[in-house]
Amino acid sequence: MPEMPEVEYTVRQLRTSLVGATIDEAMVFWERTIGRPDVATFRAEIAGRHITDVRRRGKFSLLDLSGDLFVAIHRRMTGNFFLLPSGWHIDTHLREEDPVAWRTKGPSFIPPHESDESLVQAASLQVLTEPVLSTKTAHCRVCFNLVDGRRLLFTDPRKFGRIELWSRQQEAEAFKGLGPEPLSENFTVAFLTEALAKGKTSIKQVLLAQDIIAGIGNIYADEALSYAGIHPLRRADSLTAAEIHLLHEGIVAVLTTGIEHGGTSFNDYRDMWGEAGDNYSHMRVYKKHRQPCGHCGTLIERIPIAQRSTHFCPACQRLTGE
DNA sequence: ATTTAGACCTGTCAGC
DNA sequence: TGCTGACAGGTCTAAA
Repeated sequence: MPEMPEVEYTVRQLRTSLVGATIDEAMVFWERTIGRPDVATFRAEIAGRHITDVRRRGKFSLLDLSGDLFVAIHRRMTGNFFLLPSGWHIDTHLREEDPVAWRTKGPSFIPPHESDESLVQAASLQVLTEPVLSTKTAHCRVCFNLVDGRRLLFTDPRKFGRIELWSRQQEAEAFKGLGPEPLSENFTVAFLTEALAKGKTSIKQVLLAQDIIAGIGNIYADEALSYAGIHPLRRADSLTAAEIHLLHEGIVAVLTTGIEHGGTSFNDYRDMWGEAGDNYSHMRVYKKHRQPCGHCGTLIERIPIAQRSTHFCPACQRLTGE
């Protein structure tokens, strides 16, 4: 679900709120979410650590911890962070009452009592009425309790997300499968030209390959190709120099505007406060099949490429001829 | 050596 | 209104 812009936007929010905080403990409600090392070691190692920075690499969110460790979180399709103010209580009674429902739903969170002074803090943080909050805290798989009483929730309905613990010495190993950051100075037209020259497959598949460029997913691949007027089925090594130049420009443009608009939300993506991003209103083709192209009026098409839905304008993005 | 279908999971929405 | 099936921001791996 989240691609680079969604991850980057949330990471920036988390950085302003979490740097300097101390983790008391992690509560794990779905064990497979912890991908490395085992759950017991993970919990033992992070307890008591300070969060020294929050960063991003590709689609990974990184929590740097004291003691030269870092937590790498991949949100996959439906993973989200939610920062719960202090004073809220965690309710796990479902674990005993209905173990089957517990496995999918996880714990629920209940507001502080009116006598609790931390209610004042919670109230100052907008929108935290119980019915609204219950949707934002649903499907909690891992809950990081901070020493100051706040909780960082990792919610993930589909359970595809993964959380790993690494030492800083292992950082190269942790990200060995990732290509350059598309918004860094390493991502040049020359680099893209060289990478595409090796691509025997469709340009759409190459854009999705994290070992070539890190962070582009299904939305921004379609949007970048639309920007450049390139058909998604074009062989990567067939693009002209002019097309590569436009594509490079398109990748940078759609990712940058995606971040500026707080990311793209359909069903699942939410920021740290559980709010949707509004980038969808700025998009050209993604999920707009059977709607007219904003440029020429031709109906946008949707076709599968490598089992991913792919959206494009058949008039603006031609496969053959000029 | 590459492609591709299947697996991992749950929720939502279009269409009959 | 109710059921069924298609589909979902991702990535790994077994099978072809």
